[in-house]
Amino acid sequence: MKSTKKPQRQHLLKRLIETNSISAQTQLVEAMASKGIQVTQATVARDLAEIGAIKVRGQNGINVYTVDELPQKQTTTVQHLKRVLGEWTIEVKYSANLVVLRTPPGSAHVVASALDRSGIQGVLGTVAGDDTILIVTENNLKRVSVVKYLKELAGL
Amino acid sequence: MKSTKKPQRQHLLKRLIETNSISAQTQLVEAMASKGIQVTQATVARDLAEIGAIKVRGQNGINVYTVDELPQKQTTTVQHLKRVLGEWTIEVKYSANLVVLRTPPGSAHVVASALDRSGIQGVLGTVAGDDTILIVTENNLKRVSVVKYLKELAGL
DNA sequence: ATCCAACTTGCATTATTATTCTTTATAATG
DNA sequence: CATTATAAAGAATAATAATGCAAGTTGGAT
Repeated sequence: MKSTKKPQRQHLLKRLIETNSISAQTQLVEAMASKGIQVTQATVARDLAEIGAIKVRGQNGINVYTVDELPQKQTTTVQHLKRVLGEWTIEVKYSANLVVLRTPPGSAHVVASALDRSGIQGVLGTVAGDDTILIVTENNLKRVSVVKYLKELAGL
Repeated sequence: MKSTKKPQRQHLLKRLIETNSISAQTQLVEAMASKGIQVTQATVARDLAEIGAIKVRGQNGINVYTVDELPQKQTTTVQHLKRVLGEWTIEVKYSANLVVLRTPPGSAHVVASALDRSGIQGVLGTVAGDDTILIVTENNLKRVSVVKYLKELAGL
């Protein structure tokens, strides 16, 4: 069954989870059936993945689906990077296109991981020792902005 | 058994999901074991719930845990409300402490649901008909701000 | 000290979600 | 058309997560 139906179905799905508090895929199967669209849980699972829906924790302990097309991953990694840098950055120095970031002993890998995961523009890669991280930037110009960005996030 | 360990365990849990890409609770059980903290999947599940961790969809299709204490619910409902109002509000009128919002036939309940879920300050409650929503505000003063807010969101 | 109530946690089980495998339908191509 | 390729979706199943229950623990209050 090639579909003219799929887009409409996913649209309804979105509407359903936006306007109701849905906490299981079987609920969606039923809700959609009542709207005249009959599908199986398997299809709902795939649709939810495609529209990027996730389950969030409700205050009352029940979890509900939401669509939230926020650049979530992005936002959160930056938040995280800020926390990490703020907590563990001792100093930021540089030379040419290299940036050297110092941390407390043993913490370099944690910070480097956060840096890698945040994908900073202009950064080619990082190498972490025990208390030092070497950050390789594309060129001197990029290095300037990278250093500025790092210091800002670190609160230096 | 041991209760002095719980806070530390949850802290480690947080760190683990922040610095790695974890996609299943069993992974966490193993990771924690390698850090010297031995727990079962059941405990991890409960801890994740307590710290509010959720699973988000990675671009590559794999889902990873994240802690993100975003005012997510808040943000999204306002976003959603804006979308809904923008799409279905025909006009906003009022009288004393009552606001009357008109929508296309059959859409009133959708809009009312969005309104209810966004919990607007000063609104006591709503009643939805087929194409009309009656919004009861606390008093005339509140009504003024509610009307302004609604029109703004609706783009009127 | 003894008891009680509120917590924690593991185990076992259930509930929920993701995926594999297969079938069918639609489109594309010669 | 016939044929092949591709996308979709269901059924069954595997994988993952949540939970009921019972067994400790702890920190008071009596």
